[in-house]
Amino acid sequence: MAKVSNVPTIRRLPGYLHLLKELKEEGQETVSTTFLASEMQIDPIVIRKDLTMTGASGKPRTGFVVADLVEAIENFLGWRTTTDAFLVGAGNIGSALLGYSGFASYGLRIVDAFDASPAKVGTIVHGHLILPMDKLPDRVATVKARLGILTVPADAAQEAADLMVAAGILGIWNFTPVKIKVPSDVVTQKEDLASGLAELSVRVKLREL
Amino acid sequence: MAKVSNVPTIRRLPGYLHLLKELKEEGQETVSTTFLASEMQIDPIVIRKDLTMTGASGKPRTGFVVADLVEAIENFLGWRTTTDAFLVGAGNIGSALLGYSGFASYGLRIVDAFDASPAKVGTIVHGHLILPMDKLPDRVATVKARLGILTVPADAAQEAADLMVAAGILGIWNFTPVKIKVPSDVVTQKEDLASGLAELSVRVKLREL
DNA sequence: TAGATTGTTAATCGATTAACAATC
DNA sequence: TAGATTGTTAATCGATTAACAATC
Repeated sequence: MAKVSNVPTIRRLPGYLHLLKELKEEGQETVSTTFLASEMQIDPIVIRKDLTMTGASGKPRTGFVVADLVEAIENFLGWRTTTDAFLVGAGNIGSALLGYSGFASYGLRIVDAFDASPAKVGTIVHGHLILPMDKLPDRVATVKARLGILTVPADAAQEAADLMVAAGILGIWNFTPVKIKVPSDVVTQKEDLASGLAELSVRVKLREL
Repeated sequence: MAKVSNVPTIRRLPGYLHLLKELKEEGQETVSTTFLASEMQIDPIVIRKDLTMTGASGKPRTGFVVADLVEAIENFLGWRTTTDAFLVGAGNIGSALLGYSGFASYGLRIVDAFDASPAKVGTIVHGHLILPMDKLPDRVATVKARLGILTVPADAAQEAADLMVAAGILGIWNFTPVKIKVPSDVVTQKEDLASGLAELSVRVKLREL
């Protein structure tokens, strides 16, 4: 025990959450790690260890109460309270994220969207009015957004990140291929399509031999 | 040595590649792991180990030839030859991927796009004509696509994956929150936004304490 | 009670980090 | 030559897996 954090565990939690919500919807009241494991094709022992970290506890023989488990995981992730975010870069990926309705169930709300291109400023993308970059500092102060979503082209990444940091953002979700430089108290999370594709490429290649 | 694979290493390679291509464009001929490390904010020893896996070799004092290193990494990832893929689900994320021009440098070419919705079939998204699902088997046979990109809603994920598998796809890049079930010889790679956000959420929360 | 399941403690495995010899 | 850098071998660290006692 004692460990409060463990990256692989944290990354697996949303998968459990997704399945648990489905089960809940189907009216299932309790669930065992054995069952979850077979559904998710993971070792049950991994799930038990992972769930320990969320503070949830089950009963021998019957397992876990589905609703409790959902609550424990969401609490652990901080997804039961809404976190406001703003998005910078309304290109392909940025627009897709603006239109993604699933964020609500992760407690994430995109309150403002910005773009450097005058052609995009003033347009409405999935219900979000695109604002010019120079409005960013003002808006962050008013809105108190905690997270920034970075979806600009690679060559604009560092500059946009600097702007976010100056505005007082706590964490940056970075969708660019650039490793951005930020002060040590700002958290950055790189969402790397290229890494995923690299892994897939090599695994397919190995399978072919 | 003997190790030919190591997931964390594979996932770091595209980051090096991105930086190396920038350096190459700036006309830099050689580079040391010390320099790469300071740019990427990683320990140099990690980079040296990682590069060993690609088969690249450098010279003491001068380092690695940038162009050679780019080639070695691309070869290792299989990104020097074009891999054809088809995409299923032309919603928000699917459309964004269809419009993403960066795939070319990863050797990935999306040759066909499909959608179940009659409203979308026949429309053109970023230059791609959207085809109906029932055309999928024919097209795969003709086109010999090796990878499938899965960007349908969660409740359509398994069915679409089954269709891909039946068509003879080797690997599935899964952008849905569902853990899809496939035969053991088909590789699946889950690209999980929720996992990334979970990690970011917890890290920001910890930083606040 | 018998047996399925939880949850903890120990053993294994793999990746990272450290140390250092080899080389230009 | 001196010194920066490569690349290998060994030590550490952390996560996964195994074993098992506790419990309903």
